[in-house]
Amino acid sequence: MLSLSEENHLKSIFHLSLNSDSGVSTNSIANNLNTKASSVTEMLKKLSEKSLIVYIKYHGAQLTELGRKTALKIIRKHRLWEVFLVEKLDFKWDEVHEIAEQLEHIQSEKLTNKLDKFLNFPTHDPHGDPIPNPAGFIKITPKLKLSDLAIGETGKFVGVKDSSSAFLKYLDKRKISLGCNIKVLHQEEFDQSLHIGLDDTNLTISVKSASNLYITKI
Amino acid sequence: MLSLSEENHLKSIFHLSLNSDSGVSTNSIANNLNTKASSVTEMLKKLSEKSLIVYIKYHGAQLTELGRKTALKIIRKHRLWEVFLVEKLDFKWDEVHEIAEQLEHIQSEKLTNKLDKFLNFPTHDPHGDPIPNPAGFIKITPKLKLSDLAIGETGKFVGVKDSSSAFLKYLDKRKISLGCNIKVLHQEEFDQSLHIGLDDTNLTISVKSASNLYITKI
DNA sequence: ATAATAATTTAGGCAAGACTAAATTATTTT
DNA sequence: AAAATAATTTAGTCTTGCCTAAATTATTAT
Repeated sequence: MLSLSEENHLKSIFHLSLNSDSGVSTNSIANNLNTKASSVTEMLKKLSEKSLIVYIKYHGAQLTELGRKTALKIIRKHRLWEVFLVEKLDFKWDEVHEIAEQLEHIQSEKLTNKLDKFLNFPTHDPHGDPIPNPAGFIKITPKLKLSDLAIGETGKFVGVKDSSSAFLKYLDKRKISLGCNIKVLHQEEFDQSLHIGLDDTNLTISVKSASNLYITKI
Repeated sequence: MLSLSEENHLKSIFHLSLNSDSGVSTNSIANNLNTKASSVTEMLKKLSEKSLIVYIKYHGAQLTELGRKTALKIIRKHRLWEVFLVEKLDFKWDEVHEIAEQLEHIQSEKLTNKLDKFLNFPTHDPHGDPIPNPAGFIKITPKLKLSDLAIGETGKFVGVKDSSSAFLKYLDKRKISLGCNIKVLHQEEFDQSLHIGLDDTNLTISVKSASNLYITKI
């Protein structure tokens, strides 16, 4: 049985290791969890003791298979609860993260699986992130960003990279919602901003925004 | 913002003070929370500091109005989640307590109120206990036990006193479920056990069981 | 009313998880 | 390659919440 803090560190290591192949650095974890490097060091020792990570002094941490499964089970709960909050309780997609951060630590496999069933076995959370199966398995698919498309190409909006409340509200305001088709019409020379076409409207978005939108080519 | 332990102590004091008019003793709290008297003493000082209880050394604790409201808001969450677990996720009424013990500490008024709405504003949890309103208000009604009925009288089963899993399963096995009518047919001389009539069957239950069943006279 | 017993509090410790500051190791710059 | 800088770890402290054992206060029995 893991403590709240242990679970949060595992999760953090999982998320950070998606962006880097080698070990996850102490500092990046500290930064991610709003804590200090020295606190992280102690936790890494502890997680290493429990065979959840491989930790080499001064060279960061990597999840073991056990650690990875454990992290993904927590992430599974997080994402299922997010679906619940949006689908059943009518929360907006920018409101659910913090609540799910609490709910993900509730211990009861039976609960998680019954929730899964109640929600009709969703495959993705409200931000387009895939939901791991009960065993903590997930299929990681390489992600294409809107900014990777060439002019004239069309993509289907399937997820966000940065799911901060601010960005989600930005999308809401522009009626860009999960599943919609986006065509890249034109790119400005001077700031690389993109003119895109939605179902019925055209609009301009910054490169930064475009690289926060995951899409699949159509 | 209260800690987990503070919330649990408050809840415990609330529940224990239902059975006694004067202050709740340190020992009874320790016993209730599976902890030691000395630990409780420290917590009582802390809760007193926060104006949640009135604590007089060697004479136990009593909730202040603030403490009472705070306790009832936690209990509201507990009972709403129990309804959710039973009504939506198909848990049995003897399985929900421990999970609700975790869920009751999730912090988000918005969540609680949306859950309430989703459940259609239930008035009672699966064990017949009333659900406080969002402000932490509850109408305490004096409870009648089945064992208080005279021979020949009929009561409607509206709640359980001890909602231990064992007792709830006992009731399930005998098809005694919330809302059913129970008529007291006869009382044995030698052990005070009661012969009772349900919708279509008759059976015998011990005094102990009978005094665990809350009823309203019909 | 006093003695015995029970309940409660105090004192002193311990583990978890966080922190700061100092020491150590890695990395980058020149 | 050495010096400067950055990252990380270690050492030592603090708070919370728990514990045991000893001291104190209440209660009960004689």
